[in-house]
Amino acid sequence: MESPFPTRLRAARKAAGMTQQQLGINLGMDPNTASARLNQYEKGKHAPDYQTAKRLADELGVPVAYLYCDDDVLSRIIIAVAVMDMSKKESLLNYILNN
Amino acid sequence: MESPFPTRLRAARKAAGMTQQQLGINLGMDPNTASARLNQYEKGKHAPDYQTAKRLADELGVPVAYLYCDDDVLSRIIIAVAVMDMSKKESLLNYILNN
DNA sequence: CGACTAAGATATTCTTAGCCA
DNA sequence: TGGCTAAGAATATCTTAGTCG
Repeated sequence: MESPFPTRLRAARKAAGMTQQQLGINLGMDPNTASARLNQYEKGKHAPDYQTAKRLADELGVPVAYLYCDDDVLSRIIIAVAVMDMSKKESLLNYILNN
Repeated sequence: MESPFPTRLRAARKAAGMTQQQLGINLGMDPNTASARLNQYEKGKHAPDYQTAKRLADELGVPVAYLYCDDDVLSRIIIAVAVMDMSKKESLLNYILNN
């Protein structure tokens, strides 16, 4: 029942090659508070509201649902689907439903 | 940037055929507060913490990531994947990565 | 009955001000 | 530099006590 958010956030930030502070600043956070806030999110001390989670996801290039995903296989599927355009996603959905 | 949580929660609750209060009680909430809390979540007045979201998802039979998903096609893929067993999920992931 | 809401009580996050490797 | 943290300030949710259709 532990939140997957801290781990997913860290994985996505590392993949994007940013520091905690840099990521926060890119979201428009005060440079003086960005470091503390991001660290609190990644260490699981605090959880951001949805709007902040969405902006984090956008900045990191992952779907916001990925950050909350507690299933590792599903999380990889979400990442793989993220790079598809709309019609490819719809084709995949039809493939799943018909097999 | 509006949270998808209220809409996804309502869709899943309706699909499960429960009232707001009933769902809250099933999670172990005080029957006196279950109605107000669930209504606040569905109307978007307040957002629950992750632990509560996870218990809601489990009770409703959807992946917790579904409740936070802002992409309609992806949300349907998440629901379709949810009914698969582990090996079928892994097969699907391989299919996606190799096509 | 089921959905919904205001407002105060309560619990959370955010900011400040740092330390540690 | 980058990661991290305690504690008070600020802001959020939860509970109470209802209304409305």
